[in-house]
Amino acid sequence: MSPPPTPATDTRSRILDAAARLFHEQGFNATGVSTILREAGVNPGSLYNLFPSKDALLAAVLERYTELLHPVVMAPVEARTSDPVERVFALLQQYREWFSPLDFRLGCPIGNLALEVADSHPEIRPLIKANFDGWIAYVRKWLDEAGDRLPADLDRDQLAGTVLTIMEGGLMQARSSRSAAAYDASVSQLRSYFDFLLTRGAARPG
Amino acid sequence: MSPPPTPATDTRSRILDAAARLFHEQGFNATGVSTILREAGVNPGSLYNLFPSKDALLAAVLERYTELLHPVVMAPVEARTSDPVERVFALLQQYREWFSPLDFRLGCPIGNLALEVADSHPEIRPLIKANFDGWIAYVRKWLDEAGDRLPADLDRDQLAGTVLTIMEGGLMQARSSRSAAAYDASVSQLRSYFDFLLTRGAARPG
Amino acid sequence: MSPPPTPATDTRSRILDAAARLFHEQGFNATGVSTILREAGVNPGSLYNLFPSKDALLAAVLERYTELLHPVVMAPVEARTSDPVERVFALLQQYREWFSPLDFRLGCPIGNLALEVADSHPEIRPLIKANFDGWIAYVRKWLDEAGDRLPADLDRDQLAGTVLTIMEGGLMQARSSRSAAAYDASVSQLRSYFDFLLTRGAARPG
Amino acid sequence: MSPPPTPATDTRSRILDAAARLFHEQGFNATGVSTILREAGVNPGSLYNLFPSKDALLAAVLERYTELLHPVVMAPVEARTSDPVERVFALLQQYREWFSPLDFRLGCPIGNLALEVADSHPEIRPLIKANFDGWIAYVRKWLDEAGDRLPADLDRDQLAGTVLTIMEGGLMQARSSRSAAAYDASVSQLRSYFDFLLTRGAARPG
DNA sequence: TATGAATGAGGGTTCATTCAT
DNA sequence: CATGAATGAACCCTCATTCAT
Repeated sequence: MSPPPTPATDTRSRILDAAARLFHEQGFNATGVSTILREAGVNPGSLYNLFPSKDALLAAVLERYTELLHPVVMAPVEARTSDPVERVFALLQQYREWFSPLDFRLGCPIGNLALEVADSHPEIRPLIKANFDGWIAYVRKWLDEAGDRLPADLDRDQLAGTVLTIMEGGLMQARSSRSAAAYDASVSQLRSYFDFLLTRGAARPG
Repeated sequence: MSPPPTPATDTRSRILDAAARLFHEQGFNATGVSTILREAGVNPGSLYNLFPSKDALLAAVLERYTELLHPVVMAPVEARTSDPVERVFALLQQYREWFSPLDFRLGCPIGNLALEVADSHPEIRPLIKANFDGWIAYVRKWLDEAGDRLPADLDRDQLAGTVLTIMEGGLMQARSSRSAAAYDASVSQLRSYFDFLLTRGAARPG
Repeated sequence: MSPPPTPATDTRSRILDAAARLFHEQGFNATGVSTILREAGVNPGSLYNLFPSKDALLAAVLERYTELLHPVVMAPVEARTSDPVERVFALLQQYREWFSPLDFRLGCPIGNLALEVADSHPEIRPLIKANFDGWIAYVRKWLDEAGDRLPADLDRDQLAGTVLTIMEGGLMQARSSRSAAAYDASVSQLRSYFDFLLTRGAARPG
Repeated sequence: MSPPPTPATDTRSRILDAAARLFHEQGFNATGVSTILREAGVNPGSLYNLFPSKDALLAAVLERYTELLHPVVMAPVEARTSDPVERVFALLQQYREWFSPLDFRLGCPIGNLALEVADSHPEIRPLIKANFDGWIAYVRKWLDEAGDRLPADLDRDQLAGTVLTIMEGGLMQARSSRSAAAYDASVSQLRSYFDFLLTRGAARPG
């Protein structure tokens, strides 16, 4: 199913790891190919054998993020929280735990790229959207699983998208202030909204 | 109060205008100083006479955004909408009207810079935060003006920050999908939350 | 005789002082006009009113060194040492005392310029030569004053030039090693040569 | 032992040759990297692939001078002169023959750099010192080979250093006057000193 | 396939100098 | 005479990428 772990595979992985890390830490434009080469311990020829361009490498990084969405982002949430509504907040809490030790540096790697390259790299934008769509789909699934605890007339797609909005918008502000407060504020208001929705869901006519 | 419109002032303005536009359109790192110079019709010595570095130019651009917050962003909203709660949504609607004709390209210039340079430019981060703080302060003022139409136990600072979160997070998704839907979704959920809050406010014990 | 101490004279002096110091500390090519302006607290227009170019400023600096040769370099030596032969070594000792506290940084300001600009600035070379000639003339005068203590067939011009050679060559090596040893070595050998010459002078036929 | 003459080696040599020549002709600061590139027929990326900076290129130039000290400077002297004392003056004569046709332009490439960059480039100074030390070591070796023709109590290290002092100081003056006279004067006085020393050596107690 | 030198356009910035006020 | 913005060539260096071995 997967290719054998040839040296080339190792090289490819090392490049992808280095590129993903550096794009996250420094941004796409601020990361030179030579830095990726150095950090991956690879020569330009090798990189350009495997990836036709820096843009193609970015595409591969985003594809990898798509693959990692479940094992890295969603599975841990589902493992430690079973209640579907609580999974929403466990997910938001997970980002807080990731970035709080860094004083909210770095931010969401997908969100960063969304704002940096969405306009300039038309071929990349769909890959960003795919990551967002996948993320939202998990939240949407949980909202579905909440069943009639949530109001029947609730637009669950909209709400799932709003959860991502809260995460990205909250993280942006936390990063700008180097403080959890802005993130926590938005999450707290979302919680308040969910409390209201759950009340309405519970109050449905029998 | 303001410096006289000497040639230098003109040059400074032309540089700031060009830089602000290009940073918005292409991002900070993707914008070369030479492009700014060409678009402003200025030569390098002039720019570096007025701004000690590209980073200092970025700082000046952000200070200008702070100055423009009221006349460009908030005053039009307050002019066309008098109800304080409706002003919140008029503000969000204004962004929609700005970016919808562009298929949600560009995005918020402050938000873009927040994700691109907050970590790499420590001296810039406070200027981004100042823009966010100023934006939030207007929303907070409107929430105050809503008085007891909103619940007494509502944390209005949190809610004001969440309005910015909705704008930034919604715009990010709209940009990634080139569609208003994601933005509208988050605004719509915020409206639903406000409806709930107004209901609770109205239901206060008399 | 001298112009009244107008502000312009002050400005001129401040510029010359700053330029002389910076050319000495950093060299001519490594010193930017803007640095001179900053250190002198002067605007470009002012400098270029008084000196038509950076090269002309260099010429003025060298003329000033010529003026300062007696009061700064030779007078102190003549004041503290009366024996003409000992004045030669007091002069060499004076350079040692100037540069030893600096670990032999900086070196001779004239010698530095001699090697840096003699070829590229034909109009400057004579000014350097004039400084060297003036310096040698003092030594030559002392050798004359030594009268028949030195051999009659000694070429005193040659010997005076050699004293400068010892100073410049010794300082160059001291600067390269950050140590007095190389300078002292050459001076010590010169002393040995003088001892021989004085012996021969004393042994002249009666 | 030496790397194969790959294209890279050729490029490296072309760059080093051009840089050494231009640094000698114009000085370090007055030589632009672009001039080196043009003269070497190389583009910037190539140079910076082989040398991390202009300063590193200067270091390599000085290392090359160290390598060339024997084949270019000392071997010819030893080839044409066998008497060790005469080798000292053959060496000084060789410099005269090199620079006399140029009217004593250019000067000693090491000496020039000593005065231009010793203070500003701490990593370069030891390389200059190494060149001087190597030069002096040859002279010192010849003085040793002169055995008891020279006085037993002579400090031969000091004298060897003084030979370099004479060369550098004499060349500096020759360059400033565009004339051999100043150089010849110092060499002549050194000859006179050597004559004295040889006399004293010969007069040792039997 | 791996290597690392070569490519050459472009990066941000400083240079000495001029000129309008 | 002072001011400081304007000039534009040149500064050193890095970029993403290609290519010969």
